[in-house]
Amino acid sequence: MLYDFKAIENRWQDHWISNASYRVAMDSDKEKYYVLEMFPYPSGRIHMGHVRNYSIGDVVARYKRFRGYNVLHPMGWDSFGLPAENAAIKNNTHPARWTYDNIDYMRKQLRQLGLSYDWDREIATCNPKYYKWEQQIFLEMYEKGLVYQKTTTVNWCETCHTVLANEQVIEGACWRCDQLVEAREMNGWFFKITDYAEELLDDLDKLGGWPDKVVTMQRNWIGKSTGLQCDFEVEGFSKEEKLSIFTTRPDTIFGVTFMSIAPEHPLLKTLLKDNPRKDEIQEFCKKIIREKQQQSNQDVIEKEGIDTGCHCINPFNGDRVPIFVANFVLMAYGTGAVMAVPAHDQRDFEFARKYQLPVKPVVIPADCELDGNSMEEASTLPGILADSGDFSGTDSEAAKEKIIEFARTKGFGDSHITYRLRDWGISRQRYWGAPIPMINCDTCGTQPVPVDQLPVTLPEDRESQQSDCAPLHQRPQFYETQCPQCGGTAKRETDTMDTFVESSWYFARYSSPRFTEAPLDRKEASHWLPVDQYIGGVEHAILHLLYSRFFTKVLRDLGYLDIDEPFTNLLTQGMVIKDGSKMSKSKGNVVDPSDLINEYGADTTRLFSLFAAPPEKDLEWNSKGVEGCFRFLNRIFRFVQNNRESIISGTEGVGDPLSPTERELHRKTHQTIKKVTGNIEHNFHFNTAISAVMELFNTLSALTGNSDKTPPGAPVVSEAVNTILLLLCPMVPHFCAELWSSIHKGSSIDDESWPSWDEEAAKEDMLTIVVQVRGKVRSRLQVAPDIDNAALEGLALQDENVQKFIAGKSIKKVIVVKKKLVNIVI
RNA sequence: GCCCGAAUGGCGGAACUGGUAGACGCAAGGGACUUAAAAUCCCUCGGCCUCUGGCUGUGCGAGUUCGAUUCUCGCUUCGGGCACCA
Repeated sequence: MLYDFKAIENRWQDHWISNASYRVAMDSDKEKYYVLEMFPYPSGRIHMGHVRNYSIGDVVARYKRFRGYNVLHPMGWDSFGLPAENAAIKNNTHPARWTYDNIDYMRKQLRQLGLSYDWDREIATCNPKYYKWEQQIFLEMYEKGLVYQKTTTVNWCETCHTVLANEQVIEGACWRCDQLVEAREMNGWFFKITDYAEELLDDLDKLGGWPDKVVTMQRNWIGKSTGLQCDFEVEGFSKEEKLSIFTTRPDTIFGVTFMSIAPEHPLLKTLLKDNPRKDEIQEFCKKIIREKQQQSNQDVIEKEGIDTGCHCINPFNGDRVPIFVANFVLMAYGTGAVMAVPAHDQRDFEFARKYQLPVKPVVIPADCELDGNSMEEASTLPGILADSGDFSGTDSEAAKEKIIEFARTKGFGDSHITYRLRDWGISRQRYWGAPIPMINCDTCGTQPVPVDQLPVTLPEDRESQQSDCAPLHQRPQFYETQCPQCGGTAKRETDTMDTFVESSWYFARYSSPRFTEAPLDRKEASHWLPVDQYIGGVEHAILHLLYSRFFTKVLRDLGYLDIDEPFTNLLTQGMVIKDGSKMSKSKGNVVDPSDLINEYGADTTRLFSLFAAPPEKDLEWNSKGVEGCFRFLNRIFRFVQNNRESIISGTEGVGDPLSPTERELHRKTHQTIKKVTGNIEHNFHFNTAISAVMELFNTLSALTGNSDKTPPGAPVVSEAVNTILLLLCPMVPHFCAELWSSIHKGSSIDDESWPSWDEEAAKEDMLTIVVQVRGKVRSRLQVAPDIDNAALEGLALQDENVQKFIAGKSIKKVIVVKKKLVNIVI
């Protein structure tokens, strides 16, 4: 009988589905374990990246089940998003139709992989039964002041025809289509993620189970800076019309020689009111704003500015300094105005040299003299303050605090924290997303949709046309409504929510996916969350993972969750690479998982994706390697076929006494259990786990096929075979279930528990001790494990090969490392 | 520019807290079986040399150590993140 993977895989998949084998419920005496892979966007077909991601997750789920956990392992669909709209236009169909067809197809594909999901918990985020609750969360956030509307400069992607959040702009381009984004002035809805900036930052310390890399990326993204916020009065204007700045270098405040403000700065209007050069300055501002919009984030442009002719007063020393508009000042960071200290900031320095502004050093590093006229670059080192009034002579680090303190007592400044993180803009001018549940009334203003009127559903008769305004804006039957306050005619919000909102809480909804009373069933959520192991691509290091952390904290504060962080452990798996680059249609280097499954079966496909590289590394695709895995499974299959009677007869267990070959196989079996368990527990290095099982099988087949020695008896062989099947079962479940049932009539491998190893059995009879002379290996000794150091040293010195190297030399020292080596130093 | 990672045979990758470098797999070469092929099985497989032995070898250069793929310092290359953040 050949290894008929098709029949085997079909049989077990049917079995698992019809028995709902992996359904879980809360009422269990077993400890819970929640393993989750990032859910897919239903783009049409699964790709190798999915196969890898879900294979890893399935190994974890199956392993934890074997370890006796009550494992929650759900799957669903991140099913709102732009590709559905584009495909609908192209194929003249409806996005919903396209999406649900894709889901049906991809569900089939996932089932072909034999993944152990609780399919009863499947969710699709485009289903009103899901987004209804998202709209409710939105309204509860609105009530709490965590949602607001503003008109501001946003990132616009012309190709996708929508606004993007800052996190969705990658190197100046759209995360989805790579189009360079433009800056646009637009009204939109925002989530106040900045309210949680401090907690999002602090709680990174709790994420010990996350890769450092991801934690660092989030820390940098949040970008906390502490410093001084300080007001400079503007000469000739009232005290209210002052210029407020933020600096992380208050110690350099006596070195201010000019001010730089962003071209969009609101105070500029006031400054220009009666300014004789008003037109010239306004022209300049327009020009640099335009340039900024065109410039890709990549290149640093030449510093440019214009003197406004206005001056402000440094409150510390009364210095009168000119105010410039400068192209490198960002309105979005700090206050949009920067005190310029050219002696100690490189950007200010370049600007000062260009416009011949004074350079005044005030922080003098040790053993150093600074001359403002001859300096060639800014000095950013700490030092002693000079030319700084009463603060002269103070150490610059200490001066920071003292200067802030001074400003506070005088009332013109205080310590301040600034974050790089911006609020999350969630308005999208798209159709295929969750409608934002708000209503605009001319009389009553913006009104939330009453909760009992949720969900606000999408109109189904969408016309397939691209136009400049939001698709829902073209549907009167959608937006025409009554004001919930006054009952008069009003207009619904026609923007939809960013699809990242759906994925920010789906992991929580899995705990009670059919709950009809609220977004979450608190009891279920409390039981299942947090996710113990989350697995997905590193491309979400900031985006999805930051938003999900934010939502978790919000849902906690709304009373739905009792956790601070959603994902205790995170595994970021590497990409699947072929011929040196990521598999993609445009590169023409894609391998379709379905072809592979047809040719070799799901088990081989899974096995290779786990064997070729550790999960966090990129995986180089190699079709020959797949054949190697297929061969391995075939060898095991044949072995079990050919030795079935003996394996069945040996299931009574291993007894004493054992022959030397039996001891060898028995030992290898227990060593392998130990190794595989360690590999999985420690860092999910399935590649080495699989190679260990390969070694065990190699030993088994060598010992049983060797006619020189007496082959091991049935009990030890049986133990080895059972062990191989159990250890491989998380990776190749159909294969192991099939062979298990063929040698254990009427018993299912799923009912077994993970094998444990016997430390005594795993111990080697003899140790190999390396003998080095001056650090170079000269001989190897076979010794009993309990040999003492002195005896070992003696044996080493007597060794024939060693003698050749030490003869006639005096021995300075002999180092003996227990159970490892002897090093003779001459 | 700043902040992280990584670098080991022809290839993917092993090597626990410094202690046998190259496990396991792929590819390659040789052989057995076969009329033949496929499949299967066995052997060889970092480089060099005076080849039952020796020298050398984990990106490069130093250092610490009896001993370094592993630790320290300085580079190089590649990958990732951030990027005028005041």
